[in-house]
Parts: sequence; C-alpha cells; structure tokens
Amino acid sequence: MSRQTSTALQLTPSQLLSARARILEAAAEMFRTHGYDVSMDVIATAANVSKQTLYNQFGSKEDLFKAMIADRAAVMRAPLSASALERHPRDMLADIARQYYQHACGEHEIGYYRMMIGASQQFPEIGRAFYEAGPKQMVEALAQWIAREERLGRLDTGGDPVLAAEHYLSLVSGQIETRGLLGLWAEMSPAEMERRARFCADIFMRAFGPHRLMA
Amino acid sequence: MSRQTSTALQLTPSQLLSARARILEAAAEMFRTHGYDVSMDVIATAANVSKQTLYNQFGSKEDLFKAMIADRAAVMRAPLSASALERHPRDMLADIARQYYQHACGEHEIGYYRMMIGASQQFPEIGRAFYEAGPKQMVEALAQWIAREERLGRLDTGGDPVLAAEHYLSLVSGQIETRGLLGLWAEMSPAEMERRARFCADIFMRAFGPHRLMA
DNA sequence: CCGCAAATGGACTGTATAGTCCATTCCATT
DNA sequence: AATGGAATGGACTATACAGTCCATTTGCGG
Repeated sequence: MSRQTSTALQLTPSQLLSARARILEAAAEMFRTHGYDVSMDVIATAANVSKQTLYNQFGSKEDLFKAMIADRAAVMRAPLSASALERHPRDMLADIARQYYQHACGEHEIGYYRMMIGASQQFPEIGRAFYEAGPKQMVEALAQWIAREERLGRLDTGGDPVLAAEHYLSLVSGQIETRGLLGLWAEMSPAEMERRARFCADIFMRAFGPHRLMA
Repeated sequence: MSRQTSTALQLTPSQLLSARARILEAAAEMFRTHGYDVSMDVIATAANVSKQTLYNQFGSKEDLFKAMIADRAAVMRAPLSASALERHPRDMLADIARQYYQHACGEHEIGYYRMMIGASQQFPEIGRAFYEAGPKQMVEALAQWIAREERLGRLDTGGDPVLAAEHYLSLVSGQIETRGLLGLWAEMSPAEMERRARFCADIFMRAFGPHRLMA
C-alpha cells in the first residue's frame, strides 16, 4: 500500500537502482512485441523481478501499462526541436524528413505506435495523451515555423500553415508508416532515405514556395 | 468436420439464408468495437446463433476472425475504380480525395483498419493480405493513371509515378487517419471535406503539374 | 553481528473463456 | 404425418491468467 516510488528514487547501492526502471523497460518490450495480452508473469520474468515486486511497484496491469506509456511518451518527444531553425526552408524540411526516417519509423518505434493504436481502443485516454504528446506537438511546431517563414515571404501556404504542416508530415510518413503498421517490413537504405527526404522537401517547396504563379 | 459452406449457399427458405452471413456480420461488428478479445459467446449472441452453430461454420476463433477479415477486405475494395478516368487531372485527384473522405475515413472504416493493425501483430499474414487488397491496389491504380497522364504531358513526376501516387494518398489520408486510429474523433463537414479535397489536388498539381519552372 | 524492510518464489483463489458434448427441438421435404 | 439433418441451449472440461498470501531469504544501516 505504501508508495514504494520514493524508495526506488533514493540511492540504493547495487544495480537495484533500477528496480522500477527494469520493470518499465521489460514491460515496454513485452507489450511492444506481444501486445496488451502478455501475462504479468512473463513481464515479471523478463524484468528479472518477482511478481510481487511488480505488484508493489504498480498496482495493476492497467497501471503498469499506463505508466509504461507515459514513460515511452517522454522518450519519444519530438526530436525536431529548435536545432537550427534558421536554415533555408528546403533544408529544414528535408531535415525533418531525415530525422523521421532515421529515428521514428524503425521497427521498434512502429511497434510502439501499433501498441498505442491498439490500446486506444481499450483506454481512450491513452490515444489522446499520445497524440498530444507526439503528433500534435510536431504539427504545431512545424506550423509555427511555417507561419514565421510565411511572414518573411519565404513560404506561401495561402493562410493555413496548420494544414500545410499536417500535409508535410503526412507526406513524410506516408506509406512507410502504413506498411509498417501492417507488419510489412522493408529496411530503408540511407540512399533511399535521402532520396525520399529530398523528394518531400521538393514537393512542399513547389506547392508552397514563394512562386505564386497559380491563381 | 464436414464443410457446411455449401449448405449455406444452397437455397434455404426463410431468413436462414444468412446463417453464416449473420455470423460474419456480427463478428465484424464485435471485433471492430471490442477488439480480438470479444468472447465467442458474445459473438454468438450478437449473431442470434448458438455457439455450436458458430463452431460448425467456423472451426475456431482464429478461423472466424480470418474469414471475417477476408469478407471485409472484399467489401472494402477500392471505390476509385475506372469511373471517368478522362477528367482533368485536378478534378480526378480531387475526386479521389472526396471518395476517401466520404467513404473510407468514417468511424467504422477506421475501426476496421485499427483492427487489422492489431491483428497483423498476432497474424502477420493478415496484415499482408489486407495491404495487398487495399492500399497497394490504390497506389498501383493511381500510379498507372499518373504514368498515363505523364505520357500525355499533363503531369510531370520526374519519372517516379509510384512515389507520387503514394504521396498523394498520404496527403489525402494524412492526420485524419492518424487521429482516427488513436481514437480522436472529429466529424468532418461536407464543406471541410471539399476544402481539403481541393487543397490536396492543388498541392499535387503545383508539385507535379506540367509547369516545370524549378530545376 | 543484528534487525528490518524489501524482495523472493511459489502456492493459491477466482474468474473468464475457448472449445466440446448431447439431449432436445425445429423445420423442410416427402 | 414421418423423417432426418441442422440448430439449439446449456451444462461441462480444461486452461490461462490477474491478483493475493505468506513463509523464507537477502542485504543494507546501525
């Protein structure tokens, strides 16, 4: 009943520092690969921890799952951030795509994403939380950047930077994500990544660059 | 043990024509709303059928699930088809988007999609089958059309109509699908659909129209 | 070296569910 | 009516799993 959390945070000598952390890690891995159906026994075993300890740290399977989600969401924070916002739009856009291809569409990441989707049926608040911690942040950050560029006359989205941002991110993730979610895996070579990243940036620039030759 | 399938296909008088069909329908609905975890009892009840009948028609839960998937996949066949291929590219593209917004991103459809994604973890062949019956067909049909338009000089994708097709479909489904999969629902007004459809078509035309003013 | 708080493990409960069995009922055809 | 194959329902088996209990061990601080 007592909150053991503090204990795990206090300095404990050996590798036991990680009691709770080990559970979270193992849970993430097991949930990712087996879905919400993994048994608590399996998780406990994978974490090298007794079932009782597991239940001491997290009151129930649902609690553990949600804690794990929160943990992952913290890890998956937008890797875009404010790094070099002052680049030429085309380079900036291509970089976003590169980031995505290198870090966000790997087998593990897609696995977590698939898990979130599955979970959001059972626990709707998880879907919302994940969306707000992930995709929404990306869209908003990008939209803000686009709006700024638009004010500087370097882009022209016709007044809807949010929709433009959504479109760009869709462009980038595209069918790769679709295939990944359906379990069709295809490793992507660095060359392919580069080609796609450039292609995405080019499309966006042609659509929203400051040409304005179309009514 | 004996294949009852033929029986269901033979003419049976009353509403019993639908014995098997009713089960499939109920199963689809239950799986969609509750996930793979629904009990067979619930499905049997929902289908107004005894559990035994259910097991006579489909040998196991897995069998039922796969049969249901196949059934749905058949229903979800690309609604694009060859209707009026001779339109102006911009109109054709906007139509594809309209079709999608009207028929493919409703709560039910997204529900089935989410189900497929979940299932593809447990039964990898389902993910593949669905992809090949759905998204892949769409991409290929669109790519073929794009290639033809390109030959006619009305589009210019720089020689990769498949990638262009993938990009267009991503553009259309975009964040709507993402949000839907995560359970965030937002009804879309016809006006909004129209706006988005036009926006998608415009972007594509600006990117791949026959202007070619960018190197 | 002692004591104590936490961790262990493994037995145990209760419940949910896939799949089976069978005696009875229904119904279409003859 | 009579018949036979299909459908019913509801009891039953076996299993798996969430969550609990407890007697024992472990390892750190005093």
